Amino acid sequence: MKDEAKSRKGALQEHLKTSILTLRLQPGTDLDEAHLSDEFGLSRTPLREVFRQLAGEGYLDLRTNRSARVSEMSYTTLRDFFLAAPMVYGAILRLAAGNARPAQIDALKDAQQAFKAALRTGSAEDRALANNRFHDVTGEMSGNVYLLPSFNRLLIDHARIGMTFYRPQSDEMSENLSRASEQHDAIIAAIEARDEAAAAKLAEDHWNLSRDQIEMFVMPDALDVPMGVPLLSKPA
Amino acid sequence: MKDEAKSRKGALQEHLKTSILTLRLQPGTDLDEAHLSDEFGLSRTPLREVFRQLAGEGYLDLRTNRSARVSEMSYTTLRDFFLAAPMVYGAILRLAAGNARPAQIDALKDAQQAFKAALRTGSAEDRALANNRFHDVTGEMSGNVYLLPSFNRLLIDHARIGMTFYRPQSDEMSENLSRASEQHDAIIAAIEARDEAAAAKLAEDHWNLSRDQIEMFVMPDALDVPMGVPLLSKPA
DNA sequence: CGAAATTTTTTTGTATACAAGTTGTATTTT
DNA sequence: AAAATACAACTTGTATACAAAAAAATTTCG
Repeated sequence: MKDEAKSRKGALQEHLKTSILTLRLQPGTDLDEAHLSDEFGLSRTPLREVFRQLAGEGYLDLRTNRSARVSEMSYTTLRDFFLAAPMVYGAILRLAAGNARPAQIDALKDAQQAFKAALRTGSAEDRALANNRFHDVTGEMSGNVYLLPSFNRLLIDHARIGMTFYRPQSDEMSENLSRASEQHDAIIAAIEARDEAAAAKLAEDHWNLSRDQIEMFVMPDALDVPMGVPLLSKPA
Repeated sequence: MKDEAKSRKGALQEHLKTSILTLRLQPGTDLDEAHLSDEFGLSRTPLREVFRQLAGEGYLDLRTNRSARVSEMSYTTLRDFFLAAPMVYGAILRLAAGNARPAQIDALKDAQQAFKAALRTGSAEDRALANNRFHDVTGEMSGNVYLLPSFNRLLIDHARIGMTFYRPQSDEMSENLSRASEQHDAIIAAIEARDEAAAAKLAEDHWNLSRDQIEMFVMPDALDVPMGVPLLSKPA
């Protein structure tokens, strides 16, 4: 196998992942094998293997004899998300603080640098991807094969939910993003100090900020996304 | 596509899953594509798709240009398992109690019938598979796409850990299995009553029983499995 | 016209052939 | 005899051709 081929496969995977995370490919979109294999210079066999892999990670849904589809987001999904996220995020960050290796801490700092850069000069997509990368590294740090599948699944929809709800530009939103960035710094510090309790506490804070941000823009009339309205009240 | 072909693919998947759960295929075993495609009357293309899927679910590990391998169990794995299981099991059972549909409750009762039958007349493998099926149904009941990936991953290794530690025959073990069966009945009752708190409490009890059972047989000298010894003390 | 049925077209699933990579063995070299 | 290298056998990865299913378009008949 030529090196090119491997990178083509990797390029396809990367393209699909980022497109899905940023909603360039919206939930429910059908994927065309012929078109994609053409575009990425791959035959359908390896392409379909990438589909299977991404389906396993929660990016895609596969139905027999029908096209692969970007995984859906529904009302139920959002409710389940709010239920699972605080628990899993807390556990992951606690473990990350206990197990992080120096190289991983460096990777986390790099990710945070990229996130800050995205805050200054990037698009909403850039911010979502950089934030996703930051949390992805914390997952790697935790190293717990049993929690990671759910954590990674949560990260996918956290990015997508963020893309839908962080869109409106306002002062309060900018302020929240600054606070998120500060919390990232605090998380790095807690991990570097191997302070599990602090990391768990910061996970809670970080989640609350994220949740508030989402709630802030959950105003039924303003919604044009097919996701329904969560039960959380708290008017803006 | 002929119906046969679909069932062949399903048969392969089922064969691999049960073989891995029961340790007939031990952790680290290399899988031979040529041999398996011969045995199940499938070409390598659909066979490799099954591999990808099972890898996504945590049954297999794939390495490029090397054979697929049954996913490993290590010392680290066991430690991570003990960390993640109580949390996820509790959450799943709580959600199951809140969301279970009548048809699912019937399925759960069926699974419990099969488990009881396996206790009376079945092999260790039968018991492990029936128990696995029972908990799998509770996962379906929870219906939470974010928790299920981790829960299913835990179930795989719970079955495998059970197969290694529940092997020795003793009165105390038989008693524990009876208690497990009683707890299953209680779990069914809690779910039928939609009593989330009771379900969560039962999850804790059930997990403690399972943990005790495992600890009971964790006596370093007796171990011939390449899994190391967990930090949990409590001599038998 | 309009709904149902049939044909045509398109898309998905599988088999097979071939290319590229890996592993084991034998031969050469020191 | 040990190490290194070259070669052969085998295994994995990809492309392509073909079969089966679904979707679309056309025809048929009420």
